[in-house]
Amino acid sequence: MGTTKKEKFNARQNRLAAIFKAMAHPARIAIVQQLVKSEHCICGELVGELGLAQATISQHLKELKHIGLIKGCVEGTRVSYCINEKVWQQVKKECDQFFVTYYAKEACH
Amino acid sequence: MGTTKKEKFNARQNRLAAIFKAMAHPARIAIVQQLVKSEHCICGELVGELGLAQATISQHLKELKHIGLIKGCVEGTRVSYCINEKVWQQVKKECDQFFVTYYAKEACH
DNA sequence: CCATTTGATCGCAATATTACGATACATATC
DNA sequence: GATATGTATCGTAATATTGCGATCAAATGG
Repeated sequence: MGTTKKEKFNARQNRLAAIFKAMAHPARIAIVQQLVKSEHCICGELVGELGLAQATISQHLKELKHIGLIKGCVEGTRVSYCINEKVWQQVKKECDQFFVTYYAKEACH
Repeated sequence: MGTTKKEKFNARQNRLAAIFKAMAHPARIAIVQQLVKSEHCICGELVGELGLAQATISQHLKELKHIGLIKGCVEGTRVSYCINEKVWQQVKKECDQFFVTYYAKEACH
């Protein structure tokens, strides 16, 4: 009990849920928006920008990295984060495809 | 501690996060897909379709209803669920707007 | 080599989510 | 009104998430 029963659903459903889950936090939305705006971003800048502890930001970055939406490259003592364009396009497409499936039908009134 | 610090983010970020959160579970994805496919759907049908307990399905339906993406109308002893078209279009739009903000930039290599 | 800078990770407390049996509730039907 | 049907809600156990201080690790600069 307590665990999501992923085995009851297909790969596409689980993947889509994982994508949405990665974005299901305002801090992670904010991080992504920042990266979209500024191309590169250092973890420390995000800490200043968002006003959360460094450990917290680092954890959120990890989750976004986990689904591949962002990537980070070490530059000296710093790590520069940016959007992973390829995955971004994929994710965008998967979202689009999900939302496009519905076109107005007879609703329950 | 343990609670999302919503007050650090703006309304748009929190709203988008809430939308994604509502979809951040494969069962809820599956429910929405079912409603898209079949227009109307009874809770009991979803229970049979997804293979989760009735109480669990009912809870997932509640979360989807909470952000307005679906609605249910009582029909006798049953409740018929369907997509809320208006909110669906809104949500689709908000997602689109989010994903469209990014167009390829110089990434960190 | 030592101190500094920067970020990742650990460990923990608080809270939230997931799942489900049991039960309450609402509407039919007899 | 009693019974059946279908759904919501309650209570609870298991697990996951959020946030952060403390610490670890890697690279830089002296």
